[in-house]
Amino acid sequence: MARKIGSNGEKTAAELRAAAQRLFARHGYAAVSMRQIASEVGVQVGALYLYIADKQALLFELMDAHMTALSDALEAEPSLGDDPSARLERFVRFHLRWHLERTDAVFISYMELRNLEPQNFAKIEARRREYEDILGGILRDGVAQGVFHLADTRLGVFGIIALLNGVNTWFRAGRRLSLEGVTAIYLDMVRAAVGQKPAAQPSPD
Amino acid sequence: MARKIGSNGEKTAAELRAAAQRLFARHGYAAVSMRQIASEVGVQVGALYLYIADKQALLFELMDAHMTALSDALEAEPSLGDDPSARLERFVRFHLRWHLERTDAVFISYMELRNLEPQNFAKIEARRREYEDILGGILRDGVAQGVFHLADTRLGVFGIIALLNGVNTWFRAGRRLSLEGVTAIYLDMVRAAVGQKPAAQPSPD
DNA sequence: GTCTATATTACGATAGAC
DNA sequence: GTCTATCGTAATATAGAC
Repeated sequence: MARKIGSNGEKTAAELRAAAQRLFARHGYAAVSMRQIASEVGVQVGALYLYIADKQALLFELMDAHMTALSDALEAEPSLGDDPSARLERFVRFHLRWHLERTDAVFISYMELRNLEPQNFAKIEARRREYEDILGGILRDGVAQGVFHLADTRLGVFGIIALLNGVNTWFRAGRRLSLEGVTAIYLDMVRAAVGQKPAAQPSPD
Repeated sequence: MARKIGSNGEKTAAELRAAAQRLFARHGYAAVSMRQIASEVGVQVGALYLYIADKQALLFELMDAHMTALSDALEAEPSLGDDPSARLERFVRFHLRWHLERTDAVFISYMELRNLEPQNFAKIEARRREYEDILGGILRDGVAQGVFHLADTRLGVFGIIALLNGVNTWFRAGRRLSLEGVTAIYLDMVRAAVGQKPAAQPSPD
């Protein structure tokens, strides 16, 4: 399509979201001004409002896109049949890889919940519960089949999610541990925490 | 000492910190104005500056007081000798109880780190590392004595702290689970995660 | 599509009266 | 010890020129 020279609509829209994500993650939503974002994008502040209704909508769009992409990505993972151990391993591997590749979006999704207006907050929370309930299903099946030993699967979900998300607070690529190394260690901790017998786990890869 | 009627210095100072802690936890440091705090305290904004140098100092004082109280409280716990299992149990029980009784201060101490100026940030981080290294010592001793089986004690510390801190995101007193009920379940998960043999643990209380 | 300019409101912090 | 009033700055968002 013909576009005016110097007109950069789609590019500006993308850069706006990228800059906002970076700045919100670094300094926090409330501490970042629209002027700062505009400066990062390389336009004046007025130009931003061609692409967003207001600052709140910008935050919500970022978080909503993140949660949607998360659910979509998990659904796109190949299924591993009925074996709870295999499904748990798949979940842990997916969760760690996916979250460690998106540190800014993940950080925002956990830190900025309180800056969402009530309706927006409810939508994001619903998406998160959906995602976490997939893990819940794995744990419940595992307990029912006797391969996991867990006093409370609901707390098991909370515990595992918290354990895994904690990695984002300290992991930096290129240090002592690779993603694979971290994943192996955390897999051991998760399997142990759900009371999976070491004998029941498949040969390590 | 004689104090002018209507003069409320110490009370105002305490209420200022209490209000700031409550509001910072609810809405975030950057989103809370000094005017809001003053309104909660029941004074005009100018009066606040009798008790704090500026807003940043107020945040730092809250976080510093929190971390100092945390270290002091852990040190005041009775020692349990050399047995790593007993020390781990003591740590978990202390950490959960202490953190669940101070949800606002805990929330601030994890969420507002990025709003600290560099010097203040360094001080708070040093205090946190000190505290977490106490758990590190327990894990290292346990591994050395063969009662824990953990591939990486440093990641063990990160994992356990994240697991335990996650409780603050969902626990509410007076619901289905009591503090004691939660603690028992989390103790099981922690013991399992560090690879402690169930046979090695003392009789349940 | 972006700019400049601006309306409106709010911020942190201080000065001086009481 | 607290109040009122204010300084100087910056916020979000919009209007209209180009």
